[in-house]
Amino acid sequence: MATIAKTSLVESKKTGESSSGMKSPAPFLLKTYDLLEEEEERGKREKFQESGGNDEQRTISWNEDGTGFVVWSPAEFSELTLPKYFKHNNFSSFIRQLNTYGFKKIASKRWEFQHEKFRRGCRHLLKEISRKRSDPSCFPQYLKSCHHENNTEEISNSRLLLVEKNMNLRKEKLELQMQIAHFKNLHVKLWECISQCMAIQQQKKDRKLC
Amino acid sequence: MATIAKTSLVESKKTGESSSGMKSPAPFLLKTYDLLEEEEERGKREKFQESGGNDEQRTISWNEDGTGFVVWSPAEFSELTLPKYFKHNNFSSFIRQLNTYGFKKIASKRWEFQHEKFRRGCRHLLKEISRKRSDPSCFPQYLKSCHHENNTEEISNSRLLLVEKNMNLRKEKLELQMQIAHFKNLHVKLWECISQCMAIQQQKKDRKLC
DNA sequence: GGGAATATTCCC
DNA sequence: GGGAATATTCCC
Repeated sequence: MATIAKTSLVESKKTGESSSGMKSPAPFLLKTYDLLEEEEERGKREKFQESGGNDEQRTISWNEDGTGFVVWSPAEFSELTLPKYFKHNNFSSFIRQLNTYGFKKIASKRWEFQHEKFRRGCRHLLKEISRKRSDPSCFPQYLKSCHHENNTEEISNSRLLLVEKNMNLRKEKLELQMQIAHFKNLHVKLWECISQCMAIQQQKKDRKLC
Repeated sequence: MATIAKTSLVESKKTGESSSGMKSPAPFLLKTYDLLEEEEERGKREKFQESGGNDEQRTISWNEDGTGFVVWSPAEFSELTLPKYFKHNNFSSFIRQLNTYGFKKIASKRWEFQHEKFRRGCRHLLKEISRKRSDPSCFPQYLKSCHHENNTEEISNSRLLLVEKNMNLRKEKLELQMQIAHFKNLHVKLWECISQCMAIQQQKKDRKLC
């Protein structure tokens, strides 16, 4: 059984600036991000030292364009890398966390994962990533059983259900509105771009006419 | 920082006989029980070997009548014993678990804990101990505000209101989604436009060069 | 002590 | 993939 060692990284959890209003990213995300940077760094060092060795024995790395990452060797990754950053050495637990935070597996034949807000060079984006709430229309298990106990409770339960769905819809609405704002912004820029193009062409025409 | 090593004990989790109808005790209880037995055993061995040493350097042991246990040295216990059985070396996390399972601290001046069903020689009793449920009469925090209604009419009225709001939100969401689809469409066209502009300008340049 | 967020495990 | 139980951490 592998040795599980805590590194000083575990402490980095508390570095989120609590004085300012900044929320800090989830420990899992920070660790995974740092892990990628550090493993890549380590890879380079080793390649440099034993130049001539096969440099394709990477364990984990960002993908080409830095929009995701690939675990090249789950076995090695689990045995050696995971316990340096987490309290376990199970690949499946790592995957479970990725799913919890909304990462997607984007290749069928290799362990490549992606999340919109998780990309090379964008450590600051991590705080935008949040855990998926387990379906809010569901109640704690111990409430499920008391659905037919008596009328009042049943009503109040279904009412709670409504309230929750309501909240969820509000949230979704907000997100959509934000998306739209983003689009509008982009639009303005695209129009600027187009009008510039037009202006240039117009200038050229004018010049010809002179 | 201490080294956290998994022992084979971690595996004992799965030994609960699943074929018969027996439920197995929570891992925390089994580990704590085994830990007590094994540390006591270890203490005896060491006392035997270096006879003459002070035998009072126990770290943890059952109390006199075996109805509870005492952590004699929290520091040593945390640093050396905990990581052999758990994925951490924090005394406070251990205490948190004890509280979760309903143990009581029964002495003011030492770390002595007790639970009715946790006693020396009664490993079989462990399965009677269960986690304290966080008060089931409490709802998720975001639901707490809507707890105070009395008569049925009032309830059904507010319920209708909710249903209505809900419907409205759904509608709004749909509209937003349509807007977004529209934007995406426009985007594609704007890009086409831009690339055409670019192409034209390129053509003109090419012509000049000829 | 215990509520609540996050992590890890187990299981479908 | 994800629900749910348990473990660990953080905070009051």
